[in-house]
Amino acid sequence: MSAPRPASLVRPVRSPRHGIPEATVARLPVYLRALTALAEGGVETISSEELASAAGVGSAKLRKDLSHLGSYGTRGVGYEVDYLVYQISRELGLTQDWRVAILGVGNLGHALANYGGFVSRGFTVAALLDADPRVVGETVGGLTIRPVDDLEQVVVGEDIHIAVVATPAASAQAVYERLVAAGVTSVLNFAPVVLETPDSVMVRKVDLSTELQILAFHEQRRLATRLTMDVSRADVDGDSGAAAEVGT
Amino acid sequence: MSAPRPASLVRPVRSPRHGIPEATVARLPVYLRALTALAEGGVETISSEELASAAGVGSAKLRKDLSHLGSYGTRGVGYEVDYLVYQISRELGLTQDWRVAILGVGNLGHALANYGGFVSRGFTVAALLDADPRVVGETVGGLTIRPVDDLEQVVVGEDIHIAVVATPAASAQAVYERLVAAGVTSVLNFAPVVLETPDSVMVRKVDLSTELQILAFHEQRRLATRLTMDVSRADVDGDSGAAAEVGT
DNA sequence: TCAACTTTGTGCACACGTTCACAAGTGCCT
DNA sequence: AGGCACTTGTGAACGTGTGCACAAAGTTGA
Repeated sequence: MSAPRPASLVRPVRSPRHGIPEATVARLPVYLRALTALAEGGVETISSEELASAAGVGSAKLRKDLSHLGSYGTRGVGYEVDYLVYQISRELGLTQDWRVAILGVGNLGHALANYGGFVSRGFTVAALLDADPRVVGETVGGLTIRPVDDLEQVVVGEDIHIAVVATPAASAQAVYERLVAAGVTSVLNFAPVVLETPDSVMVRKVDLSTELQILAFHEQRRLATRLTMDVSRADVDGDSGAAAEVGT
Repeated sequence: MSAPRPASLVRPVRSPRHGIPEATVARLPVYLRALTALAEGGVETISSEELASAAGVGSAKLRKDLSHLGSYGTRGVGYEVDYLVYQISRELGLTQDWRVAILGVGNLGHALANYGGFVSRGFTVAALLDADPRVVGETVGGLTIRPVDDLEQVVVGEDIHIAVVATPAASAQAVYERLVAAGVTSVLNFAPVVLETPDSVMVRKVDLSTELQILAFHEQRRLATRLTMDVSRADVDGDSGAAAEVGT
């Protein structure tokens, strides 16, 4: 109050509506899941400490994340679970239904189409497409597989906003380009290729091989330091990651 | 704070062997895949510019990443593809074979077990476990599904280092705790729950629902700003993300 | 041998993300 | 009413990651 800050400050204080950091957005779904579980358990209000622990993050981080959406907590009390669920859902765009198409109904596409859990809230699998004539016409999860030639028609006709690419690596780029040309602007890519993309399209990649390799790196490091310690007590660096496994 | 800090600083200069940043580690698999493809195409040497473009990153970032492994390039020439493949593989720990167990052979576990592609290099699926007596005994991808009761025995007997949790959400935490107790220190979790974990264990999470929700957030933002622009030309914030789609 | 050209490796500045610590609110109890 | 216990929201310090720009180091060609 005592600071007579000149009101004529030029830089706008980053409009709260559009200024949500990417790292925060990536955590909102986690909070949402925890909150939904709590709501089903009958919990009505929750503190940042408890919610943070349920979501596996620090409480300060949680509070800062939520503060980007607005001031939805009550000091001395915590957050009202239902209200917070609604606010996060709205921010993530889950108050409307997003229609999803799955491209490539092989092993993975099959699993995704049947996996009811991931379409829990706000998403509807509206179309399955495949290039293989042998699977076209089959019914999976209540949907008939259509030929990939119908891609443009399906995207428009079924009002597809999000596409999941689960094709073999070789076909992914071609399919992706047709999707973009047809107007799709959000893609989840399971194919092990880097899609060349205009930055007007949002592509997220899920790569099992990559994840395993990252695990292997850490596993190797773990084994290596353990061996080193057995052989000699020579100076171990103070790296926090390496130190964690030694303790306790 | 103006005190001239003595040069006898205790802090060591972060030994190059252990100091690879996490962000770099996460990109090494991408480089490795690009390099493998190039090697199969007969390319012998490649510049940072070309490799970066193939991997979908900036060339400066690529060079800095590789510099953490050592000086494996030749100025004026570039990197020898085979050599770099070897060095990255070694760093990621792919020169040895990692034995993987899949927990839960439902839709997803089935797909993972059959999906030969992700076990391409350095990984062997050595065991499948499930709690459902109806699927125990079935053969998937050349492996017989064993009962989850055998977990401890399988981990030790099959020398499992990495576990993939593909169970329903409800069973994930219990299975996870048994894995940790049995000595597993690297876990890839597909179940939509936050595993409570000691930090001596490395857990990575792949969550389809989360990915879709992140896409929905951006898709909504895209649609919202587009509408806003239609209705009025009122001040648009200078956010780089939003600007990208307008240009070009 | 030397100059012109190519490409790596890195110092530096900046942007982004995380953590700490605490003032500002809020409810409860006396 | 007033003090106490509790919790949010956030300023500030810190750490990590990114991108620019360039010196160092190598190759090629005359």
